[in-house]
Amino acid sequence: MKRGRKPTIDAADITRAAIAVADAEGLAAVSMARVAQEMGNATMALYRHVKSKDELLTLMADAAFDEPPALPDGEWRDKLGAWARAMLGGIRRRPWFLQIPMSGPPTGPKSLAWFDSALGALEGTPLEAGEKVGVVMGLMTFVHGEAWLSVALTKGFENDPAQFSREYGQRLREIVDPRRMPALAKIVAAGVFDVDDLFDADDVAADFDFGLHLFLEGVATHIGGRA
Amino acid sequence: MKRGRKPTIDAADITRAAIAVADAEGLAAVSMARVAQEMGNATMALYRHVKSKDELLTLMADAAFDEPPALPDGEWRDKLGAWARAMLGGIRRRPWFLQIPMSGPPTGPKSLAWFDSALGALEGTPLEAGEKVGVVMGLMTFVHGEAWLSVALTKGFENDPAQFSREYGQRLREIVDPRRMPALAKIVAAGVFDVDDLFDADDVAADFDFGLHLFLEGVATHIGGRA
DNA sequence: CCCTTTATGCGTACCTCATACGCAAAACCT
DNA sequence: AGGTTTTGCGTATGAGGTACGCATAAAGGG
Repeated sequence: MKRGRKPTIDAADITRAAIAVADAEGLAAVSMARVAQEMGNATMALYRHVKSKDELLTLMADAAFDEPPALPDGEWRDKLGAWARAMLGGIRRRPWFLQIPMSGPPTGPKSLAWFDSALGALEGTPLEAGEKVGVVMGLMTFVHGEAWLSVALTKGFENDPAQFSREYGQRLREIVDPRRMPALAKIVAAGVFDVDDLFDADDVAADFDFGLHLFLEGVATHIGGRA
Repeated sequence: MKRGRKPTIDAADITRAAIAVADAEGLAAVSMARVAQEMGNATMALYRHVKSKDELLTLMADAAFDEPPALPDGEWRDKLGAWARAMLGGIRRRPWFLQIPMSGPPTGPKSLAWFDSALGALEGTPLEAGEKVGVVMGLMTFVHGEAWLSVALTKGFENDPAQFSREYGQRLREIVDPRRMPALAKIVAAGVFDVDDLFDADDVAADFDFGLHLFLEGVATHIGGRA
């Protein structure tokens, strides 16, 4: 038998509590004291199961995602599209995920399962193994970037909605000198930014779809040139 | 004339000092006290010119980049490619840029200049104003995501190089169950991860180029369908 | 059944930071 | 010079991460 007093909590419990706090109040609210309070323990009790706050953050990142979803039948393109949207959804559900620094290549079971899922979508295409990896990495990268942008803008919007109203287009008209920035000036003049809500959720989704479309289009062309 | 004591420093000085600290010791080392010491002032003196640390961070983000580079003559594709590579280079030179949370749509002169530069590359294409914005946003997003990944991996690599050696491929062979992750298992078996240095700088650059190629290919197809 | 061994729970204390507040020095105005 | 305004900055407060050490609980040995 194991000697010594029995542990009443373990790292998984702490991770769960920390995630609960992050979900409810954001990653900034995750302090050792706050997490301990969440579980009804003393602050320093946590350090018996977790070396440091950094380690706790890594554990949180590992546990943040659900299993990858089942992909629809059909073309690789539909599958990858669904995969990308699911990943975006996952990040949006836990936006604090983006603030946790990565410390190495993926080894967690969840990350690998997602990786596998995307690679599976490319089964049946004439791409070489290395190319498949490249395509999936590129897509991950795009989704990650898009999520980051959208999360950042969401936060900004919550802090100061006025920034995203027609005020922004107006402001640009004042700042942008047509001589120094001719291309931007044309876009501003065309009224692209003259909308009531620059951060309309549907627009953000449409932007994502557009970028995703472009990327997948590129993959299709690449596959075409190979077949 | 202005009344009152003359300021001995201004926000730009503080921003410069903060950037010097971040360049030398990372963003984590940027505290108000550390920045003040860097300039030979007292900590609280900074608050006369900067409302909060958050504001300082925003100023830093604005000042982190150089002016956008002159783009090569030729096709929009070459121009956008050069632009994306320049942006990646800029982020790599100041990796801490990625850790600064965005608080709204871009209004800084530098950000706008970069935006204008990319839009200028699309001049002459039959895209509508809104589509140009979409393309540029998508590309920015991709570059940002790629930079984030590469910076994160660089840090991980510095902390523990062994993680990125052949050990990784070996580890995957053990972890990946061909029944649960068939697609990944195939890739692993194909030896894609069996390289001495998974994080070879040239490989990372090649990955970026591949993803960039795919994205631009997609834009080309989209333009083709429009003309 | 008591004593030693071992591991946990956690109170105390220290250090680093961001920042509110207030006073004194400096520069302008009359 | 005296008043006014603005800057420089010392002090103080409160939050957060974590080293340290003691008390407590559980298991094994006699």
